[in-house]
This record gives sequence, C-alpha cells and structure tokens, in this order.
Amino acid sequence: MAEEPTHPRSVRAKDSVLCATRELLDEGGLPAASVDAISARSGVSKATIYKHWPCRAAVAAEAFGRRMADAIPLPDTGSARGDLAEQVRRVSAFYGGDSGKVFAQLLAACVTDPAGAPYFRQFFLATRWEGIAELWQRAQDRGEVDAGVGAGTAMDVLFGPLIFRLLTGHAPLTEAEADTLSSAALDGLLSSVRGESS
Amino acid sequence: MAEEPTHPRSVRAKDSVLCATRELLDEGGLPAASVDAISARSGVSKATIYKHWPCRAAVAAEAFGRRMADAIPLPDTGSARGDLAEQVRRVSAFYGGDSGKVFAQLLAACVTDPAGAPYFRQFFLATRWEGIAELWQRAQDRGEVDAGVGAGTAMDVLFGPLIFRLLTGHAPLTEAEADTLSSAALDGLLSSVRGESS
Amino acid sequence: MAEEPTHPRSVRAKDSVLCATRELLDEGGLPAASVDAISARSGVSKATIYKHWPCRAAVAAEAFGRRMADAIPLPDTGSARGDLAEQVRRVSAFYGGDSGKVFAQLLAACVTDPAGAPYFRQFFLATRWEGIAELWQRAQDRGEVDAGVGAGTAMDVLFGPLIFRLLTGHAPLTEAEADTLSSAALDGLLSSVRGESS
Amino acid sequence: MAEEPTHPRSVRAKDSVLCATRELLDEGGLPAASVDAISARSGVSKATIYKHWPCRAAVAAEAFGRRMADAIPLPDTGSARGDLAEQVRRVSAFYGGDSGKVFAQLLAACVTDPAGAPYFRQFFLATRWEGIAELWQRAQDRGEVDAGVGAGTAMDVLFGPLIFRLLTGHAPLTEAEADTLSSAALDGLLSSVRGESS
DNA sequence: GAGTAACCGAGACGGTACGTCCTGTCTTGGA
DNA sequence: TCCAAGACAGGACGTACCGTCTCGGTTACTC
Repeated sequence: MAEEPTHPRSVRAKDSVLCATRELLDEGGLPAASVDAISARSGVSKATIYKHWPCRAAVAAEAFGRRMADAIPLPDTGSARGDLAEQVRRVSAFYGGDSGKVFAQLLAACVTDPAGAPYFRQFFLATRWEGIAELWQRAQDRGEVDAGVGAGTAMDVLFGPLIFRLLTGHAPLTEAEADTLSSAALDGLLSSVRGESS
Repeated sequence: MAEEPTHPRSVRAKDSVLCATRELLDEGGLPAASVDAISARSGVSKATIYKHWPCRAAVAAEAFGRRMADAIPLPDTGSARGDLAEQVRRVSAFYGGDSGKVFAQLLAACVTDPAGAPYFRQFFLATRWEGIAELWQRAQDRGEVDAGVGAGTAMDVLFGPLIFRLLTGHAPLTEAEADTLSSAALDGLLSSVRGESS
Repeated sequence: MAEEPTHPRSVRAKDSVLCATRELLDEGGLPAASVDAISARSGVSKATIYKHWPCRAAVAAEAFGRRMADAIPLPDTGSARGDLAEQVRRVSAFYGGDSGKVFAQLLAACVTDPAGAPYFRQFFLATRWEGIAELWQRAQDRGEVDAGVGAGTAMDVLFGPLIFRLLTGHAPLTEAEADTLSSAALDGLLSSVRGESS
Repeated sequence: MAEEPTHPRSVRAKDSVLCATRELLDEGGLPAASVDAISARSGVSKATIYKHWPCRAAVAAEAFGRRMADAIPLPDTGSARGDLAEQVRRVSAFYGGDSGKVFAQLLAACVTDPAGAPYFRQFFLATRWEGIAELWQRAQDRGEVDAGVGAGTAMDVLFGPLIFRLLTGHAPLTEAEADTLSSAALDGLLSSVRGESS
C-alpha cells in the first residue's frame, strides 16, 4: 500500500476509468457509457480522460476488450478442425449473449468515429488474431490445413459470417448455426470432394 | 408522368426526401445526412420525415439501398463458381470504394439505432439475398454446390468476411484479397483435395 | 329531430366545436384545447374550424365566455356600493378558482395572438361591461356616484387590480383582499357619502 | 474593466445573452426573441441558456426589466398626490409606447409558462413596488394617505387599470385617460381632503 | 330523381420553436 | 504541477402545435 502513491497518478486514473467504464457497459451498454457518466463514476475528470484516449469509443474498447479475451479461452480438442469449430461456437455464443450487443455497439462506434478503430483492433482483433494464429499453427503442424491459406484469411472466413449476423441480425447466432457456418467455411461451399466433412 | 402533380403528396414528399438524402450521402457521408439537413434540402419538414421513417438511418438506408443494387449487377460467367467469385469481387470493389464507407456508416447506424435495422435489411440484404439465391439456384441446377449448404449460409460465408474487413479495416479490400477470400470460402479452409481452386 | 338537418351544417359544426372546447378547457386548461384536440373531439375538421374563427384563442374565448357570464350573476343588495363591492367579490372568487387560471391563459393568448383579442373583448368584456353599466346606472339613479366618473373608468379601477393580481400572482385573490381593493377603489369612485367607508 | 476576461465565464455568458435578448426584443418583440435566435446572436449555446434560466420568458424578463426601471424614474412633485398621479402618467406612457407591447407579451408569456413568473415579478414588479413604497412613505410622512391602505393595495389600484387596458386593449392609454384613472383611484386612496379632485 | 355544386371529414404537410442530450475543449481553483 | 470539477459551444435530436392545403365522399340545392 505504501508504494501505491508511487504509481504515477495517470495509472490510477486509467484504472479507475476502465473499471467504471466496464461497469457502465455492463449496466446499460455503450449508450450508458457516456464520457460524463464515466467521469462521474470514476472520479476522473473529462479532461484527463481525453488526455489518455482520443474518444469515447477508445475508452470503451479498451475497457471491454479483455473481457472478451477472458470469456473465450482457446480450445484444445486434439484436432485442428475441432479446435476451430469449437472456437467458432464459443465466439458465436459470446456474440449471441448480452456481451455481443455491446461488442456490436463498440464496433459500430468505431466505424462512426474512426479515432477509436485502432483501439478496437488492438483490444479485440489482436487478441483474436493471436488465438487463431496459434490454432492455425497447430493445424499446420498437423498438416490439416490448406497450405495456401493464411491465418488472416481463416479468421475472416470463420468469424466474418458471425459478425455479419451479429450486426445485421438477419439470421440467428445459435450453436447449430455456428456449426453450420464453420462446417461450410472449413469444408468449402462447393461440392468438390466430400465425405469427411460433417 | 404528366400526372406527376396528381401523385399523392406523400409520394412526392418521400421522393424529395430520398433524393436529397442521396445527394447528402454522396457529398459527406452519413454524418452529412442529418435530419435537419435532409429537411432543409428536400423542403420536407422534419415532422413529415419522422412520419414516414422511424429514424435517420432508415431514411438513409432506403435512399442508399437501390444505389448498391444498381451498382452490383448479377454476373453470368457460365459457371457457378465463376459467378460467385465474380460477385464477391464486385461487392468487394463496392465496399472498397467511397460507397463502402457510407455502407459501413449505415450499418453502424442501424446497430446504434435498432429502429433502422429492418430498413437496412430490406434495402440492402434483401436485394443481395435475392441475387445470391439466384446464383445459388443456378449452381444447384448445375450440380456444382454442396447440397447440404443453403443460400443463406453461402451468403454469410462469402460476404461476411468482406463486411468484417470493411468495418474493422484490419485488412484491405482489394480485388486480390477478394479472390483469396472467395477461394477460401468456396473451397474450404481445410486441406481436402486442392489444386483445382483458382 | 326531424328539423335538425334544417340547421345549416355550419351551425351544428360551431356548436360541436364550442362544446368540445369547453370540455377540453375544463379538463386541461387552454394548453389542452389545441386545435387538433378540438377537431378530434368535436368531429369537425380543422379547416372548418379555421373557417369560423381566426385562431385558437378566438375559439376558446367564445367557448369560455358564456361560462363566466353565467358564473357571475349581477348582485342586487340595495345599494350601489354594496352591489359593486359584491360584484368585485364575485369576480375575485371566479378569478381565484380553477376558471381563473383558464381566464388568465385566454387573456394571455389573446395578447400573444392579436387575432383573438376581439373575441376576448366580445365574449368577456362586453358582458362584464353591461353588468357594470347596469350597476352604475342604478348608482347614478340613486345619486351615489361621482358624476364625473364613467362606467368604463369604474370597471377599470374596480377590476383592473384583480386582473393584475391574477396575471402576476404577486398577491392573493381572497375575499378579504377583494374587499380591501374594492373599498379603496370605491372610496374614490363614489362621490357622495365619504366617512362610512373604512 | 481590465479584468473583463477574468470574469467568470458564466457572467460573460449571461451578459451576452441579456444583451442579445434586449436587441431582439427591440427589433421584433418577444416573438423575435426565440431561444434559438438569442443563442445565435449571443454566441451562447442553448444548453447554457437553459442552465441559467428556466424558460424563454425568464430571459426576456431579466433582459427587459431594467429597461423599464430606467425609463420610469420616480417623480418628486412636492405632494404625494402629485407624485402618484405623475407616476401613473409615466407608466401609462410607457405601456402605451412600443415597450408596452413587449411588456404585455412578457406578462402573457409568464402566464403561459409559469416558470417565468418569478422572474417577471423580480425584474418588473419588485422595482415598481419599491418605487411605490417610497412614494407611499412620503405620503404617509405628509399625512396625505388613508392610514388603512397599504402600499400594495395602492399599487394594485393605481396600476391594475393600466395593465387591464394594456392587455385587453378595450380602452386607450392616453395621458388624459391616465389622469382620469389616477384621479378616480386616488380619491379613494387618499384620505384627507376630498372634493378638490378633478 | 338525377345532376351538380358547395361543403366538409380527415389528415398530410411546411414551418418554427421547443427543450434535451452528448461530445470534446477550455477555465478555474485547490491540492 | 497536475488534476477534479464542471462550464461552455456546437450541433443533432425527436416532439409539438399551428395554420394551410389536398383529397375524396357526403350533403343539399337545382333543374
């Protein structure tokens, strides 16, 4: 406790802000996490908040980012296909839940307000990318993957459809649907050679 | 068209609004298409606008929707794979251009303001869905597609990645990337039998 | 009933409008008597309403005017002073009650919207003026009044203070206050006997 | 005044608002002094205006109040009756001029929107009351007044008739009429000598 | 008794002001 | 020296009401 004051004040301020923002996001989604509300709850002034982040979306992205990473641990089923399918299932479940709504609001906010986009990428996509890269490495090691496809492409093809559905709501995000999408993505849409695919 | 003055007033008002909105979207994107600006340019009062649409995003979606449909005619290359790949290429090009930015803003606005979502689905997704359904039907007729995969799933897997990239900007939307994504989606990510993929 | 249709339609429409307006004024004061509300409740279209009256305040003045006349019958106490004082008391009581608020709103509306002023004068002041003129005539017949003072002046001096208080609310409109005001005013207005006045 | 920039910002904002409002009132009366117009001319945002005043009428009352006080200095003719009659004459002249119209609009607005009433009382009536109280005190000191009549009653009886005429327009506000009214009222209010009144 | 003209209900519309909200900057005073 | 507290400009929001207008159907006169 004695060395708590040695933390630069800015660190304590950032923590307070992120903590308060998390609470507000949980309580009322992104609309509830207005800068005024964050300032009031955290006891950190608006000026200070804007000294650390360029816009509201950036704060929210940083506050919410880890939550998602924690909520979606990497699976290890023994096969690359199993791992990837399970990961799609987990991400779909996350998107389909309450947090998914907040995630969508955040993504939307970072479109509206481009200053937040780098934060969104850093605190959401980077983490996700690392997970997929690891699974993809395992798959490569096992020779399960098409050598011509990169991890980035895989991420897009596997999770893009989920985000599409999350944002537009044109189709549900159930577990069954997640499996359908991951199967299609993993196997391919066209009827080349099948049999091993579900 | 001689009877234009006999159009019910509501029709004329809607036309004015949609036309003005299109212009504003072209000039400054969604932020420029505020309800006040639409009202001022169209000569239609705000109250009337809110009588016809629930929110700004709905107006913009309707105004911008057809533009996209017109900009992306259905291809007919002779093969289902070719048609689908070409369609992905065209949609990617659309997203990558100026219109893509507006499209992203619109999608984001419909997340923020759910009242607009049905309009977005009607004026963007419905059109897209019809196109894909037709291509998919051709493909089924030719026996090129995996019978177990529906057109809806195909749409998600083919275009979800593009939307993912459009919104987050984590990867470019070039033609080459579009081909990579469509190949991966159409063939599948896993290494069954490869080589015939473009 | 058979000859009801012989009434010009306009007469029925006016009656419906005035009746509906009275109800609305009773329920929520002048703000509740919007033209839309009057139209809806009376079944008479707004266009027709505006054919008969120049503005909302005019309708309300006509609708509310008789109410006040009915509520304040002329007193007859045997002396001019007694009659006038009693009349001030009655008007004060009217102003102090619920109707007083509506009266004030109406007067205010006719200031804001001068088209209504003639209606206000016709349906409120004319009636009042007639009453005062009659009392004043009685007083003259009895030789109680200062011959140099006209009935108009008397009306202003007796009721002006009440209206002043009603509108600004700077002092109450109780019966005792009414007597104080009328005493002060009557001592000046009545010529003959001075001394018995408080 | 060198420290003008050090004035708390709120003071500068209030000054700007009141100044702009005065101008607008002069140019087009109360209807011209919409909150939007005040905001635009003063450079003070609407939100700030609503932080300092509860409604438009309150702003206008404060802006216009002093003007009236300045325009009507207290007379000193040597006799209480003379002072009071002169004061009635001056107030009548004020009401009869352009400012009278604005005054009437303001009073009406404070009836319509009760949130403004305290401001009206503070910035119009309080000043008036102080003036009358002083004149009344002089009169009492000279023994000219009826001891049973308070200054408040005097104010109502003297100025109520003017306000009545101002608002309803049922009679003119000329100097001659003002004298007629003040004579009638003062004969009642002043105790001592009767008969020499005009 | 059909034709015709006036009239009216219903309500959409332009216009205007409203009062609220939130963002991101700027100022002040205290620690 | 740094920060909380919060005032501020700017600008969009969605609502409310007014008074005008357009439409289509009904009514009440005319022939």
